[in-house]
Amino acid sequence: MTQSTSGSPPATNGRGERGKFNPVPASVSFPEREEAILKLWKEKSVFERSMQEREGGPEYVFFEGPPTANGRPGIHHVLARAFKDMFPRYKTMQGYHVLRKGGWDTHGLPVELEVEKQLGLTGKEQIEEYGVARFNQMCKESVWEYLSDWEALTERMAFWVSLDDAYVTMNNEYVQSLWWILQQLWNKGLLFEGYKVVPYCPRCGTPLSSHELSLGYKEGTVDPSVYVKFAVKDEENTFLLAWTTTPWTLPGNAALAVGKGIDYLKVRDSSGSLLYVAKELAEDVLAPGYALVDEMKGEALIGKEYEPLFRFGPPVEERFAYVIAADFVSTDDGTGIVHIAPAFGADDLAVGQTHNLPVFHTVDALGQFKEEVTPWAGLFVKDADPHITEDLKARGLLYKAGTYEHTYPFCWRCDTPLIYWAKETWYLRTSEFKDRLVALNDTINWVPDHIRGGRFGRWLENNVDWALGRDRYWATPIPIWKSDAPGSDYMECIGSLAELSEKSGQDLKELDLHRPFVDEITWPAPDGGTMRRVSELCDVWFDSGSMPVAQWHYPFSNQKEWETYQQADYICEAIDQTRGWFYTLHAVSTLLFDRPAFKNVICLGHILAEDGSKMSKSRGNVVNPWQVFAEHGADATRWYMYTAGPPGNARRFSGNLVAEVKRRFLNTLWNTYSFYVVYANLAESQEEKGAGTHPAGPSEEARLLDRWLRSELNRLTRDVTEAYEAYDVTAATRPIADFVDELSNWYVRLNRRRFWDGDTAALSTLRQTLVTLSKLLAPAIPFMAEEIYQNLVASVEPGAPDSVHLARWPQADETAIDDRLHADMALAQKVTTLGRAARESAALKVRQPLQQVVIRARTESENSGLERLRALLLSELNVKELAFAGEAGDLVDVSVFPLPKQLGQKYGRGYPVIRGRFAEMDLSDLAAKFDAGESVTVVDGDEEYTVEPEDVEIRRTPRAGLAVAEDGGYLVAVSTTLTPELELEGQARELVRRVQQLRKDSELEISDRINLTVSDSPLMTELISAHKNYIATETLTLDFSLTNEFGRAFDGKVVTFPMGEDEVTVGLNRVQ
RNA sequence: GGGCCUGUAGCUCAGACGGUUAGAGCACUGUGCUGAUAACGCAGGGGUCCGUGGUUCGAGUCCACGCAGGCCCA
Repeated sequence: MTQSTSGSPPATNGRGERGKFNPVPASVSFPEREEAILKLWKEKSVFERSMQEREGGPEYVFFEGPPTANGRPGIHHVLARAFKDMFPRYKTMQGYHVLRKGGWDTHGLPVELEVEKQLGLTGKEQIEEYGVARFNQMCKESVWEYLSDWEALTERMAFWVSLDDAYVTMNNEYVQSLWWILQQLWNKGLLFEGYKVVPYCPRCGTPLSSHELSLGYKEGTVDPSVYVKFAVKDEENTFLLAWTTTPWTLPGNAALAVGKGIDYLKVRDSSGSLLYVAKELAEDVLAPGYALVDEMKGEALIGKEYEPLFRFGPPVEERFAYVIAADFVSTDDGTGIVHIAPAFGADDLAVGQTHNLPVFHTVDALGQFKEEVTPWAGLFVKDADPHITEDLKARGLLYKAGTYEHTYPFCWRCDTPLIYWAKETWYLRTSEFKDRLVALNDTINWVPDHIRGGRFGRWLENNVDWALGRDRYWATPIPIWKSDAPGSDYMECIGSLAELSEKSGQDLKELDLHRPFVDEITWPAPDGGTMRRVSELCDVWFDSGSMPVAQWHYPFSNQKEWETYQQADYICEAIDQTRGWFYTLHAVSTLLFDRPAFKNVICLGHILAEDGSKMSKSRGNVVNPWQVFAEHGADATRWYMYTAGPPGNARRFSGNLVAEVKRRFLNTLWNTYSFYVVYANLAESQEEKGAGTHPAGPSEEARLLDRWLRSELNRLTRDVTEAYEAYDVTAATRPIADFVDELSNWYVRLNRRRFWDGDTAALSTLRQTLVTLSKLLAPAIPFMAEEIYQNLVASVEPGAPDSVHLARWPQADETAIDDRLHADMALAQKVTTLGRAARESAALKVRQPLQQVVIRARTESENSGLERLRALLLSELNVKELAFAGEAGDLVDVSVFPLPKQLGQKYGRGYPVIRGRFAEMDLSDLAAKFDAGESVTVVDGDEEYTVEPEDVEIRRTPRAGLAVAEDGGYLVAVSTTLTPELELEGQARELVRRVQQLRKDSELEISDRINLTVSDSPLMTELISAHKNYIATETLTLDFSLTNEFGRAFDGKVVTFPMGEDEVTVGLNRVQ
């Protein structure tokens, strides 16, 4: 790194200014600057080069979780994209090659719904009528509805991703890769047909999506409520009592479920029957007059067999009609004994699968009982309810019947009550891989950590087979062809277009791999039938979960790319993707390749409105990202996202919150940068004029400050780098804000004089700091980082990379990190704070010099640390002498504080005893003993506690003539006695401040020289004769005069103010 | 109903290992400093660390049970 202000080549910025660096206005519109940077990046193809220039370097693999472009991008997308963008930038700066391939999710129900709305269609029948080919064509176009919004937003916020090169899930290449994957899974025997319980409209003949389901709930729906007696085998006249609101599901009964830990009663009712029922519900359910016979836990009921209510259809092999345990059994309603019909409830089916219960599928696709249900065959199930109840009653199996009011779903289209109904569909047998899914997950670095074993881990442990099939139109067709010969179950799974061409004997290179075209392809089956594709499409989550393979059209092309990019180092999405993309990526990768698809993942919390409520269109509290960018800029928005809280937490968002980080952080950084440029340019022009006033070199004090800043900068570099390596975004950003605050309000403030003097060491230290900061900030706030880098590096260093984003990440110099200096300076800041507070308590302005400050630190070593910062403390506190409490003799009171940590650990319950005993002792004697290195023993009954000097803290409190402030064991006192000399010096400072203000108000340039005229009085005469030099230097005064005639000669550059008893007037003239 | 997360000042958030008086920023009030900074310093008001039990000499921190909010699932 070169020196900034001297010895380096002349300015090459070509911007025509006299100064070396492009002048930087103190106030700035960040959005405007950002637009300019965007232009620069485009002109210099910086994004493309950030990939090209790293080719051949180690690979860092990023996967883009594809958004869908048929909705407008919102602020939550900005959140995700900000976090996605950060690590590729960081790794690029570290020399990695990071390919940033974009992606678009283009299939699925939301697209279809949008098109249905456009076309005014409601439901599948109308879509079929309209024509699937035309419908899907519309879908294909609708997918890009908001593409330009997405592109613009992506660019504006500086999310660097190649959209030209993006994978698109609906493209033939992509679909073909999916087919290949499905065939792999088929060959492993992992695709199978099974039941899935879905909300189903029997009139429309179609399952409803969860979205459609939510449209049709009705409160106050009245359904039957029947309590049914299931006769227990081998226990005479004994029944299990179960409750249902859907009597039509009773012919499908396969088991009864109880809760293991729930208490049950066996009672004898008035008719003499014995009944099992949950204890908690017995009173609600049973008619009065029953007698308790026995009491037991649910566990005791497990395995009991009962007589099935009905026997329809052919006999089955599986065991059924017995009591099982299920977690979902509750005592909120019913009887605590739950009727299980695997064909008609999702829970029922799941629990049925774990117990291998048969599925009695008694209802057809029209919602009517099948033929084998002889008494009610062909009857719509809801209409059959009363008949079934009647039948049970006749057979003495009905305990009681009534009605029940609850919220129940209806078809949003035709208002038919929905039934939950098992439908045959294609499954992926993921549950067989449960152990691998869990084991591989354990190797993934999750941020936040708890997701691994928590939400995601639990989800994997409870893995059920993935229901892959969908009965829709716009998605990847499942490539399974089935023979239509009666009774045939001959099937083939097709893995490529070539294979399909071969089977069908047609050249299908141009075939659109969607419905209806794929469905038109048939060929003769070996068993005499015709091979026809099964009707279903693939869950769109399978699309995105397959992107590691399909984005490369593997295995049909890009073998090499696939090998390089098959596993991601990093992905990032919001928390809702645990069951979405995170899962599907993991599942596909585990089943196909037995390895995780990603190594590191940041799982983001959601965005909430400013008041913590949900952000939603209906509440009208949605924040438009464009507006925030226009007002505050993308950097400010990004910085807020990174620093607002841990990434996994939900975060509140509003323009106001962004405005605050802009003001606090970005403005401070900008002003420091602007300050540097002003003074660097000033020093440069002074030098050119030969008017340089460079002092001999920085003082020792100044050197210490420079060393301190370098130490802090290297510490920051180390910490930030470590944080990035750990994917800890808050730790990679928040410390930078703290550092910038220290830089601006400590280093720069303390060194203002040096900058004014053109001190090369100070300018160089500040420049190096800003340059390093620009690099440390580049992944987070790419615009401002670039701005600073362009001006301070690119424009003046001929060989430097063209952009901060092409530059190398800074290396921390461990040898420059000085922990002792770090601690000493922190202590000096603490002492300064306390000193000011002490002044405040005695109403002594900082401008008034004081004679002495007395400091009590905790240790000797702290004292010596402060000692070497003596000059700094003297000037910060504006005092003449520095003393430490030990030296201050009888100015102090002494107290001894027993330290709880040490003594508590040593003596436990003895600590409060010691504390109490000390309070009763003479503290100055005690302190003297400890000071002499002796230990003190406290006796309490049989116990003896020895207290060593290191177990206590000795506090000395100054008194008399001192103003004091104390905090955390530190105490600072200032003398409050003013001598005439001190007072006069204070007045000199007051005069200087007034003159400076007058200079400012008179709009003088910083370097203008003046002649100063002061009202004539004994005080002023004395003041000027005593402090002439000081006043002249501070205010750039060449000549002083005294008068009481302030006519118009000063052109308004006059001010009058009180000073002590006097009134003082000053006027100034600029020297031409 | 289940799982996971969150709960600290009016707001946004820090608070390794349990340990001295629970902190910062914003906002408010007062005041000081200032020729980079609509900035900064100091002081003040403002706290049931969500609640209740427990462990411990000592709990914001550990444990249990609740409550409230968020998300996912049913």
